[in-house]
Amino acid sequence: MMDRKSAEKRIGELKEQIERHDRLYYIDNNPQISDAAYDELLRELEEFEEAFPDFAADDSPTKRVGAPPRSSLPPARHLMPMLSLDSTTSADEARAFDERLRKALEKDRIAYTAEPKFDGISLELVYENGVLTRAATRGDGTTGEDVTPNVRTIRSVPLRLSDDPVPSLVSVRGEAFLPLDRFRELNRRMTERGEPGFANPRNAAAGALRQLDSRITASRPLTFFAYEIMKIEGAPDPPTHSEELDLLSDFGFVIDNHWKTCDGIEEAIDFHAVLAEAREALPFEIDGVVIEVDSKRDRDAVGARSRSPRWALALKFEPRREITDVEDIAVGVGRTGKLTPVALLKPVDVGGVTVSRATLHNARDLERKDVRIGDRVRIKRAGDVIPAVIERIEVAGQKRSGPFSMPSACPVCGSPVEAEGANHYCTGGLSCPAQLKRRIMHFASKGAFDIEGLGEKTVESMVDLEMLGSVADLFRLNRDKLLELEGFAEKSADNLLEAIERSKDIALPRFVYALGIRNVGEHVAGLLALHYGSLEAIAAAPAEELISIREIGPEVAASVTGFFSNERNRKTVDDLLVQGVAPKPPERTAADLPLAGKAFVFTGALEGITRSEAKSRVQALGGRVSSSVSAKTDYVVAGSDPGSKHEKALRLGVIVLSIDEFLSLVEGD
DNA sequence: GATCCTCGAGTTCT
DNA sequence: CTCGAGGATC
Repeated sequence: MMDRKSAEKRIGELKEQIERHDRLYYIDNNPQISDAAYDELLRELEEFEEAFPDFAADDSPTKRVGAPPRSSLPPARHLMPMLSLDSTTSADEARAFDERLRKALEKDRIAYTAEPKFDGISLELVYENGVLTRAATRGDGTTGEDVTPNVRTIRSVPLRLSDDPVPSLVSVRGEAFLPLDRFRELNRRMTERGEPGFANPRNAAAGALRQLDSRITASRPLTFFAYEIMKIEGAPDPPTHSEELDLLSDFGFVIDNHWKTCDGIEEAIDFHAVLAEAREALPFEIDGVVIEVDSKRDRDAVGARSRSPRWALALKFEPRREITDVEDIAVGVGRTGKLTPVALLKPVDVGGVTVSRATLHNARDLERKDVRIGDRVRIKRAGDVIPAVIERIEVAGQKRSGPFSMPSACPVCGSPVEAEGANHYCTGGLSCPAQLKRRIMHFASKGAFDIEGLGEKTVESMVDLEMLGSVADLFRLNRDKLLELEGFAEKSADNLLEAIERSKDIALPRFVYALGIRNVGEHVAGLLALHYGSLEAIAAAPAEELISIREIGPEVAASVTGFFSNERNRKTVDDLLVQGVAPKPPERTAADLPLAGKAFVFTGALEGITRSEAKSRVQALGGRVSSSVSAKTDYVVAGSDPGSKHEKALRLGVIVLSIDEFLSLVEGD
């Protein structure tokens, strides 16, 4: 073997050649050597790196062939949140979007970029000093899954950026997908082997990316289009999106060249129409057009809502529609007892997926669409995912069945049904097996107790065998009982018991959410936990007090007090605590506290509260109490017969609170 | 009182 | 994802 020095040199040469051919092949679409010759280069590099492992850098093309399996995909927090896009299928809504922006920016006309909305898997790629160091899926927008080894196998993802100067840090967003011909080819190979194959390219791409063994990813020919720089350091940030796309291209990314700058919204809408025509002929799947304000400055000026930027809109194509027959209408019972009519359809293929059920929401919706058993209907998959009945189709000469009406007794437990607005509810409460099952599933769900291994099937049979009569019974399960269940062997029984045991140690917000109080989801549960700090305090809170919390109104307050005034609910909660469930009060950082950084001064005789009590209330909420008034004082609390501090406060323009105002401040939020 | 925004709850199929 | 409605804001 050669010496280190010449090995290093040869490795450098090989890397350079391979990268050049990657570029020619994937980016310039102009291959200059045969696949065999390319493989030969790659093999030689591999041999050298094996012999001299310290030269095998992160950006080596050999990393593209895949790394050995990992046990699970680790979470990866994004450098910048990956927001989703507001979307519509209507050109008029796009015009309204434009009008809002023109108003906000005080412009007659806005320059947009319009580009295809790729139907693949959105990724964040992070390059440090020009080298790809991390790739993550979108996940919930804040945290995704680390798929770096898998993404390294994608040939159109540069492992090293090619432009000078290279930024010290750059985060790039783009879409990984499987080109249609590759998808068909993959499915053909899979069916030949007797495997089922993928329903659509998107699923195939997701499957390939989420492989634990990146060698499998390497065998699936994914492609990547970059379309956004989310963060850049150590190099100038392009002032417009068009220039950003050019820069991405200079870095060595593949940019789909269908994008267009548009002078005003009408050009963007025209572009949408053009692409809708061209769609079928494209070598990859798209589901609409993304319209974005081109100028970064204007983007910053209009900002973002919590989940999506205000400066972008996805103008989607009309979803695929299919026609089928309603074979029956079933009624389901939800966690809250709500009855939901569901159309059972003659199975039909909608955009690659077989659909056999579609929700009809409620009695009003059903009536409006006038869907009856035996009718012919047009359906779509909303957002290309969830099936929905669009309308009924008149069939000439068909004799229709009678109008469907909601049952007057619960289809599961037979309890009387109550109408409430557009909805119908089963009055059986937790005596209704359907409600109990749903409640338990909610209790064990991810945002709540997060009990792994407790799926729908398991809960169903547990309730049917009367092993569970309440959520608290979960903590009374034992090995012997579990082994009675069909399909439960010792291993899975032990795993489940361990998951249940582990879940006892739970944060208060999750605990409150798990209770399944009507109108109390994750968000409100968090508010309650933060405000009261303990389960007892929440349970004892009167409605008037709850209403004083920001974002909690009379409806939510009534749901909370209603829940805790119910004897059965109280018993269940007590039972949970007896079983060793220990909700942990949230740890608040000082900055989270409502009165963080606020300075208080008391003056005069405080009625209804002692000074020390008042002081500790303020401190408990993160505020400070001092004895003299200055410009830095935020509030002066004036009791009866206030003295000079009150006057000084007025002079300095400090807010003066009466005792009542103060009390509602420290009790409210 | 109207309007905007966000949350809750229910939804399908693999 | 989508609907409906609760809550905040003007």
